[in-house]
Amino acid sequence: MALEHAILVSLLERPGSGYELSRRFERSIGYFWTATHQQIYRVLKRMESDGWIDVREVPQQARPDKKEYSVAARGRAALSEWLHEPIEPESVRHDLAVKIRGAAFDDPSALIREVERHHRAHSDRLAHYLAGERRDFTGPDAPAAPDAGQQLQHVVLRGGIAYERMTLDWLDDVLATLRRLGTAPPSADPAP
Amino acid sequence: MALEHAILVSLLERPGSGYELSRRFERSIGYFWTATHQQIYRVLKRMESDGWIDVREVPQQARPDKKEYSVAARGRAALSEWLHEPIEPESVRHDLAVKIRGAAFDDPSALIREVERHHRAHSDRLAHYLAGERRDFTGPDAPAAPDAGQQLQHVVLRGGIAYERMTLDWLDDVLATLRRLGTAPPSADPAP
DNA sequence: CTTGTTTATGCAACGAGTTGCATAGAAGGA
DNA sequence: TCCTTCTATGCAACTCGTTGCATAAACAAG
Repeated sequence: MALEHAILVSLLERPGSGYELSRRFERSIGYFWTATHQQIYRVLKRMESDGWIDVREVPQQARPDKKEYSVAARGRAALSEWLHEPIEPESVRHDLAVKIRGAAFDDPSALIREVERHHRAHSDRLAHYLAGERRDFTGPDAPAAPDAGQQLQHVVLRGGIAYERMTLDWLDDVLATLRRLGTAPPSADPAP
Repeated sequence: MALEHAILVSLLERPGSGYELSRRFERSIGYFWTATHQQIYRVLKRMESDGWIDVREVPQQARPDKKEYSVAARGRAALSEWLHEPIEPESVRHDLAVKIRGAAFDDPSALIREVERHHRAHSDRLAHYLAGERRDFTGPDAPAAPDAGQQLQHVVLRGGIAYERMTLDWLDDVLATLRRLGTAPPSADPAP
């Protein structure tokens, strides 16, 4: 399980409340690890009772109080231990690929709109990543001499950018294939 | 949930037993959807009681009997329905990315071996995909006029190949970054 | 003849992750 | 004034997925 560790990394980069963490999981660290606020609150509670993180009640004006979490020594140790143990290269779960293979037993051209929708979503994500890269790493306001943390964040973001670009190219390939099948007569037997 | 649908697609491509399905999920359809045999047997049972699939007891010599499943009309309908409803573009879960960002708070050069291991694993996978592509689609024994099903399987496989190539390039980038940080003094504060 | 491997199926328990719902104060708009 | 949105936290129930274990027949190796 890596949600604990993702939270540790995020809290080391900057302490924050469960709510703030759930916002970060909608961007930044959320680009490669998703979590809902429910999960985050539950895990935070466990991490606190395990002594991985410390809590500080922060009264606020004009909004509800919050609990600000920060990483304790035991949490740092747990992260370090995890960093040193090997993990399995992750396997992908791509339901769109299942749909594409399934289209052989249905109408392939009916999938075109769906694939176009995915294309737009990935295109938006790419634009979003590129804007973030310009803002934090390559733009005029970016640090001239980035520290280790910034360089590592940047290389992870470059991974996200590469992923989206690859995906967009592939979706173009998928669209071309589906359109080719749409103009030719279907050879796989459709539903009886 | 898409495991049901992945199983439907696989059974439409060729009927088979739970055991055979679990083998297919180690290759082919397993390239983009993973499942253990436990999960498969449980879901098959549910699908059967829902009338999505039919069973046929097949006695075998020299090995235990098996239950061969094939897709029933209701299963075909369920697949068709699923194909026509939109799905969310999937979000990635990349624990290696969490580790890389976490390395800022540990020793970045300690991650090099781990990243190299992932590089080898993805390199093996790419070779495996390319061999499959040559065997089934681009080699001399491949069909000269592939049908819709084969063309769709091929475009999915091309996606896998593109993913592995992109990942290998990115891992090279990661390794270069980690090595650069290893030779320079660390600027993020390490564990106290 | 025992041990290990392959085919083949399954239960039980747990942990991870999702969905629906609930609460509550303050701000801002219709 | 009411309705919605934002911040902030949480419970309960459920589904999904993993891990460990168990069974059983046949074959191959030692």
